Amino acid sequence: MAVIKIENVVASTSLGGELDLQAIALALDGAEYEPEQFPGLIYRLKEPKTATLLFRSGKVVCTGAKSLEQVKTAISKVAKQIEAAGIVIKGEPKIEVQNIVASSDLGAKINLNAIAISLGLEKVEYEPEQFPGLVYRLDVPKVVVLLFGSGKLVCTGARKPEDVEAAVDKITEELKAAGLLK
Amino acid sequence: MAVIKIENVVASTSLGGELDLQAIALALDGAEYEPEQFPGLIYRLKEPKTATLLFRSGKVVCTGAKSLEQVKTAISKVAKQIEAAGIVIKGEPKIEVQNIVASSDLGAKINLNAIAISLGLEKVEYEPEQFPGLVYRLDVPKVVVLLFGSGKLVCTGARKPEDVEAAVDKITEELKAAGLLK
DNA sequence: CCGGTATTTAAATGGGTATTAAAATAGGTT
DNA sequence: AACCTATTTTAATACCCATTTAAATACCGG
Repeated sequence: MAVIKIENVVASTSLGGELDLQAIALALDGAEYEPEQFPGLIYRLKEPKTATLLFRSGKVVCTGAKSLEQVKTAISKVAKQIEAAGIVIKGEPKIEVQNIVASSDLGAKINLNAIAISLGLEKVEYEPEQFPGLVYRLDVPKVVVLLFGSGKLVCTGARKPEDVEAAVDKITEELKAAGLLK
Repeated sequence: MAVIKIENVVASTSLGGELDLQAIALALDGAEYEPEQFPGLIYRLKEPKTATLLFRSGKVVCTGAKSLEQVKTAISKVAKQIEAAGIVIKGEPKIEVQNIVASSDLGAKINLNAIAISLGLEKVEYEPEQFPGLVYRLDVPKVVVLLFGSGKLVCTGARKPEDVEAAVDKITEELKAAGLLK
């Protein structure tokens, strides 16, 4: 079984009501808010190391966490800091994981040109001049895997850690069956 | 019967004689006049929210009104302001509605691809890559209707509110007869 | 050798593109 | 002479861009 490392979890939620981003920008140290560049306010935490995007609607996006636990901690901290600044927010609704990015290693070098041909052109994109990785789109689980010649890979688009596990298992099986791995 | 909302009325008239647009540009606060960009002077009213175009010939175009009533009010206000600035104008001739833009809702989602085929290619244009709406040109009344997948529509080119009503009724009937609505 | 390019994913939200009709008029191109 | 551009307004909606995060790795310039 390949070791899988979750590298980034993107999640969204809502603080319940409208937010005065201008006021929050002044209250939170280090907050970045340039509405003509991007409508969201960007606020980074050192621990857990994350970047949270706050929107006028009260919707929130948290990126950079390594687990759902870190996402919860980060959003709680940000909410607490906003309230400490005297800005009222309602209780936070459920947090939805929108994307999980993970990395793994197949354990051996692989031939991307051979893989591109055997996996079929419909689900594979491989243009080494443009990007060194081979892009492989799986339907089940619905994720995208970037395969590299080193045997290392990146899985993105997953909503649950199990999706990553399933994708890596599936690819490992397919490559072994085609004699392209091991 | 579908609810129809008139969104924009474009009308034209004449103030009777030649106008010194340069002088009017100075007299009317907020007036925009850049002859090398466009020959007309642009003047906006907050109430009714409209944009009136004044030309050297004395011809006038009023856009943005939601009714013929608003068009009359807007043109009267503009004429009064010009006269208040000491610029003489003759009595205004009749106002002609040139275009009415309206929106409505068929009440249910529709399949634009199926509609494009059944209504016939001569009067229909549908290129979702270019624009999400289907363009349907009616001969009677002579208007153009933009149909969207949501069932909402935009009718433009009408000269009377009754044209909009007739067009929406006609389209509703055609789609129902073809089993593409309801 | 370091930083930046390239790619993929997802959410949030503004702004922009696209289309349609109509009038007015001054300029340019066939 | 007949078009075309310019501008104003307005709805509908799908797409684009903007930003944030992270990994993998080949290539670029300084």
